[in-house]
Amino acid sequence: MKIATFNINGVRARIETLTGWLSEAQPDVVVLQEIKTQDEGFPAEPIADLGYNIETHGQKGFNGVAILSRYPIEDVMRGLPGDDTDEQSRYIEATVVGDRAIRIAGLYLPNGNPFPGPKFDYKLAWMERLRARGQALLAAETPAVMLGDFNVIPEPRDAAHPERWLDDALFQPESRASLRRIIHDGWTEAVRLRDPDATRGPFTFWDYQAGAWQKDNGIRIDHILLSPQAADLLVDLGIDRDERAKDKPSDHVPVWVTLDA
DNA sequence: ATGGTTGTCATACAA
Repeated sequence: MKIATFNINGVRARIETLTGWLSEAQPDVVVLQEIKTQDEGFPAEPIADLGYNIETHGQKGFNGVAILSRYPIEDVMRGLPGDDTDEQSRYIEATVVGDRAIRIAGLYLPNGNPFPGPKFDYKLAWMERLRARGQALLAAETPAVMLGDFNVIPEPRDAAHPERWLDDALFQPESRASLRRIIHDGWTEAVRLRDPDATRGPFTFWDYQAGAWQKDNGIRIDHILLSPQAADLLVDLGIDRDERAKDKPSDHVPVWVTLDA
């Protein structure tokens, strides 16, 4: 089962970017972030035509997440638990049933800029809620995958120019420590397994501005966390870096794992 | 210090 995350940066504006990648990469399950549409505006037909079931958690104008799956989607949960007043659509969780059932948590973690300020406070509070939800998923002792745009640069080597991010919410010590706490509860960070000793990169995001892609001025902020039972099924992983060079790209590229499931 | 880009919605805001 190939499971991917893709911050599409507007699914209506980039539907052909998405369907082109789906046709080429053939993922079984995809979590999308920044669909930037309400549920009723989601361009379901061209995606369903490629064989995907669709569950969305949309929002007008900003944010919005979705799950696409070639397998049946069951027990959908919309919104991150822990704050009834939170109206931002940044979390969707569901079970996909292939050879085995896998719990999928698709997330769009708050950016948190400008730092400091209320948006950064919201980011840290959201991360504490995510940690609690992650602990519940781990306690189930079943295969679970928590993946998406985490908006956190884990380490200096995850940025081409880490010194430029020192004042940014994505690279604050508090953000990084919070992500470490989540992972240390028992998750396996999949992408870093490929080259554990890399001194720079790989990256998953390149800003549209100032020729960041051409200069390979990227950061790694899209992550895939595996529960122990999911990590035991890990077969392969990758970053579809080439998508960033195509027409009308998102500023993020897809990141994926293959599980024996 | 500023401008550099993009999507959405309506002229800024979020990223």
